[in-house]
Amino acid sequence: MTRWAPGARERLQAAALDLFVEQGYDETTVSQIAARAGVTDRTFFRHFADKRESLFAGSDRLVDLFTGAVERSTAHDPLDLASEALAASAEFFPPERLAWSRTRTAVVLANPALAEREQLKMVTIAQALARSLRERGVPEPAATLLGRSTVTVFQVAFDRWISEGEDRPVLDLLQDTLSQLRTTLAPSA
Amino acid sequence: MTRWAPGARERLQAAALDLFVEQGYDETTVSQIAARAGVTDRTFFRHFADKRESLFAGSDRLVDLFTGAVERSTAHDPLDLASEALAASAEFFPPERLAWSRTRTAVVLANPALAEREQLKMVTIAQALARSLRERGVPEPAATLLGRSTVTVFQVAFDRWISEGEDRPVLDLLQDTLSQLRTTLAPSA
DNA sequence: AGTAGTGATGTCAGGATGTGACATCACAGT
DNA sequence: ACTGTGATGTCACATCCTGACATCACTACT
Repeated sequence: MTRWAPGARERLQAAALDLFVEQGYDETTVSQIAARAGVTDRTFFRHFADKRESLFAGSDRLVDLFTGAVERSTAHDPLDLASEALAASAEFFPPERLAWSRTRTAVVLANPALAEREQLKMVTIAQALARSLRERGVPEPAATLLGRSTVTVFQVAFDRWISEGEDRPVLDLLQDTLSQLRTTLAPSA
Repeated sequence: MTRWAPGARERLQAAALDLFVEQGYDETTVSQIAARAGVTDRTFFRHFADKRESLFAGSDRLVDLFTGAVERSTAHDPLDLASEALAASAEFFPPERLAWSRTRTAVVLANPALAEREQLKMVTIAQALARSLRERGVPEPAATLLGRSTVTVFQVAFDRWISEGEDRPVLDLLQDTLSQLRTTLAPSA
């Protein structure tokens, strides 16, 4: 007899996203998710701290992409460090994940509770990035400002990436958005 | 006989902050807050959508300060609009609220659930600001980038304001932080 | 083979959050 | 006096999330 079906975590994530799309986040219960994944409620909460978290697992790797790039970089200019971090993050969003990213984003935006968690994740990335920048010698408050700005660029570029009628790869959009931000804030008349 | 003690909302807010400080956010229940304010649990939820919200009521006014300044401004340069919005927000933080701001921030930072809500409020401000900027003729993606950047400046300046050993008024810190951001992102070699 | 872990899962009980439906009660306007 | 109206109370209830403990297949060591 088999012990238990492996990959419960992945099944739970898939079931959660499916159900959120089908009937909305508020309308789906943890029991439904667990049932569809073939496990009990208690097991759900062993894999995810709360109902929302099933949509956010894996974001640790995104943090590592950002911070890892900064730590490994040989650049010294803070802006170059930020630029490399952005470039590294593009790896998280290959073209074949575009459709999945779109539906996931739609679900998140449709529910304030999920949007809330998403923002916390982004702030976590900004803080981790600021920390890495400080370790590379960037002083405060520049490190914090640059960390947050980098995340801002990332978010705007991501929104552009998943928008209809846009077909440039993430990397292009990240670079273009950073450039736009610099222009917007550039000293001029 | 008196109908009911007026100001239930304010009493609830005060009771909530007090209890969060005394015993922590997770450790205080809605029942305790309601009891201290002299109302029932149900009444608490009529005033606030959830337990966290008791710490965030009033942030609507902050949004209005930001957006109102942009809408009333006679400036045309996007950066000037952002700068005026920041200046207007200072009104929300008079010197006499410094102590209160410190304890409230300490409570919020000590609990992820509260930090989450705080971030959502900030994003809401960024979006409202971007909208106002668009209405003043700022094109995308500049409007969104500037809206978010303005909030970033606000948050960093606020952190500096409540930090120990800092005694400059908010207005100075806002201007200085904006200047720092522009320098950090400025094109150079 | 036997035995003692180990790790993922199940079972059960229960507190806390948040909501819907309806009742009450003082006050205001007519 | 009659009729709202608005803030509050009462009750019932689904759902979320947690602690404590049991189970069961598999692994490693003897």
